[in-house]
Amino acid sequence: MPELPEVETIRRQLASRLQGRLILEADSHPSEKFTPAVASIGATIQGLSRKGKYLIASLNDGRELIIHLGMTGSLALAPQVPDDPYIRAWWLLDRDEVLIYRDVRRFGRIRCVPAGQYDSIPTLADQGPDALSIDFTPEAFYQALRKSKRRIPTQLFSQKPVAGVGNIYGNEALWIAGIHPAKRQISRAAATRLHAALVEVLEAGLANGGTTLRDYRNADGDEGSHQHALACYGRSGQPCLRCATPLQHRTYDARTLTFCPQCQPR
DNA sequence: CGCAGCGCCTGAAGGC
DNA sequence: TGCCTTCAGGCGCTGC
Repeated sequence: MPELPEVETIRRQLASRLQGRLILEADSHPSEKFTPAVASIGATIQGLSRKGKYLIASLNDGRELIIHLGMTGSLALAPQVPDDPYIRAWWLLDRDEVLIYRDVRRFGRIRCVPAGQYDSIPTLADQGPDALSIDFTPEAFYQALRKSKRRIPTQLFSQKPVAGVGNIYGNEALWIAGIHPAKRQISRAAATRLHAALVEVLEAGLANGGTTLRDYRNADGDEGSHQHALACYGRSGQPCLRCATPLQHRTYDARTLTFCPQCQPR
């Protein structure tokens, strides 16, 4: 499930290879989630940026091609379109190369909009500062968390206090910061710890090329390695790496959270 | 306006 | 062995 480190890994791999490329042809799965891919035909890609989990290709006609990878999405460059039923969109570029968008579960989506006009993409329009940007500060994070009475993990996953965090890195950061996932309000000190923990785990995930539990592959088709560094996510029942108490898991707001009942008191 | 609940999707895993 | 059920979860949408 691509979160910030996975999306950024893909962005770094593709940015220079897509810059200046002309989109000659495109096609997509018939779902409206993906058909906007064809709207980019005839444009030239000027650059590839990222906001949270969204990839944004700026086009030379004043628009942006926006790609979200959902749970199982991946992007790759290939000489031709592979024979693969899970390819949901492709863009034929100049110099005989095809950008391939593969998404088994179709949770991803593609849009083509005037640059910066994100009203049809509310999660992008309303999202907070990217977790690895200078705008993500402890004080702003604390103030954003104070605005809502929802559980802290639910707020994180809303992308509003900070953009780019999903279940894996959210679980890890809550464990590092010692914050129970059922909490709805946390102190300024706890928010500061969580801020630092988020930056730490996201940077570590990026350094490891992302987390591959099952589907995730980078733009070269390779797996990440951060799954070997996870201390909390997916380790329910196993001993906490700090205190050896067995980790527990519970569902909050339809999301499974793993935590240490000792290190993350309610 | 905030938010709870549901739907979208498919493959893997577990139960019988 | 094989069928059925459950689960995973990011995000959009609906309705309270």
